[in-house]
Amino acid sequence: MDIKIVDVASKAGVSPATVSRVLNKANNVTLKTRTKVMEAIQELGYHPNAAAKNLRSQRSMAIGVIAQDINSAYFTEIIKGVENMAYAQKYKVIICDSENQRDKEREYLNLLMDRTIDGVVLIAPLISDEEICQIADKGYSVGIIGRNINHEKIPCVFTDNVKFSQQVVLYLIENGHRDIVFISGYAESTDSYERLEGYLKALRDRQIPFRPELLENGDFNEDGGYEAMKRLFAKNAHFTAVYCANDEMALGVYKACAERNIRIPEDLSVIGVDNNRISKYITPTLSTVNQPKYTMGAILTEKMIDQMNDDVHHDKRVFVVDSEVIIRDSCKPLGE
Amino acid sequence: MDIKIVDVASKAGVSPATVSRVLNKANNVTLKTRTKVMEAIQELGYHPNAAAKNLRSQRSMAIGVIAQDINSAYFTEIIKGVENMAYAQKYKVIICDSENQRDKEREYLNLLMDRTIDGVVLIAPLISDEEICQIADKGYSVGIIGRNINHEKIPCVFTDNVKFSQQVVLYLIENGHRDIVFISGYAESTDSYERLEGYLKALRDRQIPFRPELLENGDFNEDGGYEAMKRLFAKNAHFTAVYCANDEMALGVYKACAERNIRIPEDLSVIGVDNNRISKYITPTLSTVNQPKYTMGAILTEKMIDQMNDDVHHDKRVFVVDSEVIIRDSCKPLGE
DNA sequence: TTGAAAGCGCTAACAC
DNA sequence: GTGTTAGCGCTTTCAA
Repeated sequence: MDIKIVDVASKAGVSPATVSRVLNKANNVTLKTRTKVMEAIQELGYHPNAAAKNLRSQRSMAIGVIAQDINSAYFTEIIKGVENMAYAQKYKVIICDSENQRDKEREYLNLLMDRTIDGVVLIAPLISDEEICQIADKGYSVGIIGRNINHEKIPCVFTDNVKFSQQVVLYLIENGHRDIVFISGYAESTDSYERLEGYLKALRDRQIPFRPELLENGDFNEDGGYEAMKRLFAKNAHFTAVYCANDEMALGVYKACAERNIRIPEDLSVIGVDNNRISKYITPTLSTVNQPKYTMGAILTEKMIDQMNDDVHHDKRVFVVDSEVIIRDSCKPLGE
Repeated sequence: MDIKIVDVASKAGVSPATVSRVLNKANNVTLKTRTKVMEAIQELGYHPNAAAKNLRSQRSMAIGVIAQDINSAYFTEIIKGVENMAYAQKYKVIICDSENQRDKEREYLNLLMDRTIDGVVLIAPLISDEEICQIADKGYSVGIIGRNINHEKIPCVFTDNVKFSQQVVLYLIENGHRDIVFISGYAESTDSYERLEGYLKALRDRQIPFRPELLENGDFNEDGGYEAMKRLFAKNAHFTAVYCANDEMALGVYKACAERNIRIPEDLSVIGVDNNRISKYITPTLSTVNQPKYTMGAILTEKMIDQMNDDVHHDKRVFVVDSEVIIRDSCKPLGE
């Protein structure tokens, strides 16, 4: 840039320090000088240089968000929560799309190390808890959405997967279903694991024996759900309901059923998780589970900014938010 | 941060300048010293401070992308194109969600002025062409996706709205439709205007008189499409096809039709624009127009980075990419 | 091929 | 309430 703080200073007939004070809203400046300075800034069209400011103040007033896929509403809703909270507190947000690659995640994490960002919000990260703890141990600000990391400096916001999963399956059981398939996401995922746990818990609650042949993995995507169903058909297993660890896989289930003329919900009840926008538009509308995504982003960000500003790590660190089971047309009581 | 370039320098027994040379891959460093330095960097876990680097080098190696809504696949697909191209050239990307607010757009544009970013990609911006030209005139790097701005320093990538729109309407006409509704997006939008133009052109091509009562505005969103249809019904106008300036509005059309038991496509053919993911999943599947979004983002970014690096503004500045009309189940020949 | 030294534009400590 | 001054951590002439 061309024009800098000294230019403003001399134009206003004050020192650079005074201009800086005006800029940073220090209160020990007379209204008169403040006005003079503001005018000079206006007339010259001055914009403070962020790099210089960051270097001197040792902070960037920016936080990063690392998500696996900005094409998915699950992430973008959370990001919107982050963004709005950050914006309200004068923080910039750097959104990073890791495209589901561990390496890209690590790459983006370097923005922390090189001080481009003051803190980072990780949404369901791929890298391990240990790696994240190490980063926090080095003094960097990290927050997590979607899982619980046991580290006193890492704020976490997540929903109780086990609980809602149990609710989903109990709902099916109460509607007469006993042969319930569970299609899981990829194995390393805590989400997937916990949703399975809820499924098992519900079966146990109602003393329904667990049938391992009703368990399939669908890798959290549509194709995976489709293939999982094909494997189930091939097994000739009997079942009347399918619970998918996310909506994407449920879409695959729909497709597999359509191909075999299996009617949903008459022949088969289906429930997903995520409240993907498509779930409301597909026929039949898909029952699912909704997480308060926006709120999750906002809560975590507020907490992180707090922590970055006073670095006292008092009060609450872990936030568990409630999810809501949404029953739509894709399931019905058995035998009705 | 704690450890800095001098620390690495003394550990490696060289000067800071040499460390800097290694870091920036200058070629005038012996392999031996380079190795020494690399080792020191490794052992100390050194990360260059971005702010200092930016200040000194007067560039941030970051570009911004300003989009209206990161919840919409139209924008995120483009952003992915931008991101990947930028990443390949060692540029960081700051994604900004203006949430459809002009002020937030301007706010984010300040990242250019304060040198947080070296350039900005605007996707279908809300602010005026003049405002954008002014920014470019001041020497900032700006690129646009989705419209053509007549300024020699502003690279533009867009699709020919008039052309595909004309194709869509000609398709309907060739299938026997003559009474074709056009539901437009908000008035200020060039996209909306040009799509209307294509619609009119097709009618003129086939000498079908334009009936103003078949023109409605739906503000580019589902509700708008719904309301537009209700107004059309209220008018008691006769029509056999509806062309919506985007898929969102087509969703509203579906809803309005469902309420009145109007069957798509038997009673009414519907076509949208955007190839929204939902269009493939809704029943009947929605005919639409696909833009090569990812490519558009990538092309523009490549061009911008080029321009930022040699600031020679030779060769091509304007890129028009082709869109593809996708016919699905939501339309059929009239009277069949 | 390497080092010394200046300086990018700002803020904060200290002096007045 | 305002000014002076040092220095944030790096790159980049210039000289050796």
